[in-house]
Amino acid sequence: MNTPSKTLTVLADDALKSSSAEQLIDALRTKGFRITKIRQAMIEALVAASQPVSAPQLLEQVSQKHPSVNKTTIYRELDFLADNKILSEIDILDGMKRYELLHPDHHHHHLVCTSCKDIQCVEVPHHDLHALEGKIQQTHKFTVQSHVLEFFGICGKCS
Amino acid sequence: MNTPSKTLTVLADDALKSSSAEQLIDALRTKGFRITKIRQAMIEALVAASQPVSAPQLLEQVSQKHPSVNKTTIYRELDFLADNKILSEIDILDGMKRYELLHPDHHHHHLVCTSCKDIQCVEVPHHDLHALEGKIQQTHKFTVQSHVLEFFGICGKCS
DNA sequence: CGCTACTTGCTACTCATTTGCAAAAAGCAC
DNA sequence: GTGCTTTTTGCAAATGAGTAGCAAGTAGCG
Repeated sequence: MNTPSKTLTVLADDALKSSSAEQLIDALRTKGFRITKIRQAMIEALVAASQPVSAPQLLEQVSQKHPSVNKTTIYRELDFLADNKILSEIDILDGMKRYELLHPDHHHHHLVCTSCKDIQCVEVPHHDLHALEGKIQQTHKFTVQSHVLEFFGICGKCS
Repeated sequence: MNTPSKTLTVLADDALKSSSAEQLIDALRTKGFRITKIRQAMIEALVAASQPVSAPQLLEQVSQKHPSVNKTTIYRELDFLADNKILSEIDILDGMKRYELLHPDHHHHHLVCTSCKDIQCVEVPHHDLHALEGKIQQTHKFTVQSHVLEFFGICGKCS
């Protein structure tokens, strides 16, 4: 049995992460996609990541287990995973995209430390932004599809 | 006389723009910086721009009057103008930065049309975001210095 | 095992942005 | 104007993220 409901709160982090990788892989298999070593390694790396990661970072990560991976593969796989709603792209204005697992039920934003480049997640009350988007829709004849909201500053460790 | 107060509301846009370029240049001169042809042309191009512009766009613009400008100069000058709080960078997620004049008294955000790439400005009530940043400051031990908020969607012309 | 379609590696390329250095020119003093 | 000093500029070459085309590899199916 893979869902020990009694100990769920205790297992917390690790349990969520490891099962998450399996779940994601199963979901892809069900959709008819092949589960290759690299696809698996990438999903595991993303699940294990404590922060959004860039393509070069992922390349290095995956290279440790699969020394022959090519960067092209990494980029293609990132596109593939984004297409399949497994991850989302974020931009912290340093010249390259980062990727993190997409939690379908929970849209969040980030606190980017401009000193150490550490990225924390932060939840912003939905209704605030929704109300704003509604206003914009009316005032500007513009249909909002998505938004980017990131905060930059100094984290606790650096201050 | 350059400030015909009686007709100000009529002259509106153009008057504001042309005087703005002179003001910016004077400010730089006062600070002891040299006013070169290219610096001047870049400021004029930025003042004339109706939307945030990219470095390659500016290069083309400035090239029309100064065919020998080098892209390196454009980038260096953009850095210089940003350092001197004359312009700000924005990011519309298409792989390169854009620049627009910084209005010190008026912080705004953008509506980016994902279809035609047109960029509109939009003012977001300050207090909403300020309140949010205050909360974040307390909850996350994080000192917010700036934020990025951009909306993506479909503009009136494209819908 | 063998087939086929999906994946991967490789090489070469695009393109924004940066670096180092030598030549040009703004602004100041005379 | 003539020099002089320092800031700017041009040039050539490099960096680094991301992409394209094509041939070789392999997961998953029967």
